Amino acid sequence: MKDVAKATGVSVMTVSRAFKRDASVSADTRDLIRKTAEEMGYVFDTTASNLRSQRSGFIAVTIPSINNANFADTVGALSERLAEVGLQVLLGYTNYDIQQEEHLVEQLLRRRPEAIVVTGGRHTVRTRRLLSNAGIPVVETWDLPETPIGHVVGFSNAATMLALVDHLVNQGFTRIAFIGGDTGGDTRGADRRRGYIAAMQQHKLDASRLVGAGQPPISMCEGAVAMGKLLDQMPDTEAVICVSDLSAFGALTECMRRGVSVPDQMAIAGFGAYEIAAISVPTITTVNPFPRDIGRQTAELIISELASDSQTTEKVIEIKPQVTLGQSTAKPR
Amino acid sequence: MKDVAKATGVSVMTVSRAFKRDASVSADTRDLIRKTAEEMGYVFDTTASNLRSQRSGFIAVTIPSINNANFADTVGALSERLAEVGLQVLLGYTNYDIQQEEHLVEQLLRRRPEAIVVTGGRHTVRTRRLLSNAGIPVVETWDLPETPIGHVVGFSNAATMLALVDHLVNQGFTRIAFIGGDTGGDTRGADRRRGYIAAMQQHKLDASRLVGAGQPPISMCEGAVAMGKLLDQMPDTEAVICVSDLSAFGALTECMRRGVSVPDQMAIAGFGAYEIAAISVPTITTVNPFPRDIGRQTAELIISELASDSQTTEKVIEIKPQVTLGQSTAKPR
DNA sequence: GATAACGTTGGTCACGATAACAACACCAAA
DNA sequence: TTTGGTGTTGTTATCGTGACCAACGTTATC
Repeated sequence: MKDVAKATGVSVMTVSRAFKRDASVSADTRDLIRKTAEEMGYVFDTTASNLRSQRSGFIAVTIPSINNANFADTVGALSERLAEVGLQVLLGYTNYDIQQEEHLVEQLLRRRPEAIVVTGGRHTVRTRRLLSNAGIPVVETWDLPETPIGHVVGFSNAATMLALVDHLVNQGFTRIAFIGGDTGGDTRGADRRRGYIAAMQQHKLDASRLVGAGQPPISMCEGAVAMGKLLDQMPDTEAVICVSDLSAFGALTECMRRGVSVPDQMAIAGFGAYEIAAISVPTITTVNPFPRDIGRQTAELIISELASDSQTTEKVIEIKPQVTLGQSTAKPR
Repeated sequence: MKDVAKATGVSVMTVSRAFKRDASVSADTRDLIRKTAEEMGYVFDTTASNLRSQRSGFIAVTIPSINNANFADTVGALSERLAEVGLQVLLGYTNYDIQQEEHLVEQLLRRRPEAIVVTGGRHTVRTRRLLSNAGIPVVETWDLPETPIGHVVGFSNAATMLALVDHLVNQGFTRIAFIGGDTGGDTRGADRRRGYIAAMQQHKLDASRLVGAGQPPISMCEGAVAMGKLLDQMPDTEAVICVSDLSAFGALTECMRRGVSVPDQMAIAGFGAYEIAAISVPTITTVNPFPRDIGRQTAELIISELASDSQTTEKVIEIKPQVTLGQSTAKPR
């Protein structure tokens, strides 16, 4: 900046102002400075700017895995909206592990983000303390925690399962199984499994048809393996809810390989409204948690929080997921 | 840090050292300082550290879209390896647009990354200049550019198509179509389309069965629509190569809906070795570009470049993609 | 013509950490 | 006792920018 100032014949301060949006510099001076800087190959240094202004322009975000279309959608929508106001997402992955999350949160906070978004509502004690003490807006997403740390933009994973069970029961199914949610790592998957059990009990149905799918991320292959177990061990099962659409599709392919007709011999439902659910043959009944909405609303929340200088009260924005019917749970003839 | 120093009764410098790995502080002092800092809720500020030490710990990475399992795999492997040496990935999305890439690269360089990884080998003139002038290692991935800016970890998209066409011709197919790669945005898709044309000409076959799939990202739905067009307009086509596995699967579902048997009436091949290719019924012939290898090798390259103080020569690491045979291109009876 | 107000520009210092160097205590070997 | 080495700690100056205040020339107002 000093070199640019010298080359342009102005002070360093004026160069600084030329790179800020609403600073008071004459248009001529600004253009000249910018042109000179470009020619000299000067690139503005936000590191120093951040230190001096105590504003990093970062919004920290943690997701379990980058390789998940749902979380990717949320982060995508979040990034797009935040970019419009000059904020940049600083992304980290927890691998579905709250210990790794703790370490990640600490790393992210060192970068002095202006707000932090975490996926899920279960954290270590230290993570909660770190987030509370950070002095920045905290948003928990993809969940409705019992005792939120700060703001919440999420939905009840358990409640979505009630909606699915209701649908299956309405279609005439009673022997309904659940695949996934068996490990502690995927807390949202475990919530869905609990939701399935509660919903079945509410309908006075047997909720013991549980098939594990192993460690998250649960992909198509795990779904296929789990469906194999289900068909082997509980062949009279009429319908199955899978922890996600990917496992549901895997389960569907296993049925196809074994000549089990879907939905006539086995109805299948998933979760997440992935593209595969809408295009597979048959289409798969699923639940849309509107991941992009979660991202967009989180962005709006953060933007308004950063704009208001006063400490506002914590908000809980509940997303209402929607069941999308597919051919995979049509009424058997 | 000053407060922690006061509370512990040491100098600020000693506190600083207590937070560095290999700094010389007595174990007792370090433990005391860390414990005190934790109790006081102090979180290390990397912003200031970066400014003074002129090391940000950031590796900038641009990918076309976050919502793509292949790029996600590359970034995942890259992040994991870099995290081991204390480097953090700063990720940005170009939306398959080299203008947006230019803007993104400028934004990222302002954060003073220690190296920058870009996906693809085609950039605006200004992007090339920015990258060249940045004075940090530059790695282009997922491509083999004719005139690289710096290092390269990639493969020839065109060559993979030759391998696929060879395979299809060996299976006895001659009327082979190509879906996708019709827009300028997806430069890798366009490269594959060119590769298809060259390979067909090499076999002295008609390379005019081209079906567009629109703007990237090309997903399953676009594949299905394109297959519909292909079946309508060129019903004598025997086989089709799709720009990606997602579009290939979409094309497969369209065949299923229309009662077109795969592979007997229509053989289908994709690209990317997505999980769907391995699990769908039938399984889909595809090409594995080893995305995690790209990420891992890029990480190793960066780590070694940052370790060597001298300016080393630019390296080109060529990944050799591998054709994975599926049932979707089995020899027709 | 005097005064105030405005837009623009410059000078100074601090943001929170670290590089570089200095200095100290301690111990082993000469 | 002296010397030199080792390990640990402290002091000073600074990284590149922006907040703050001061000052300039110009114009509006009375």
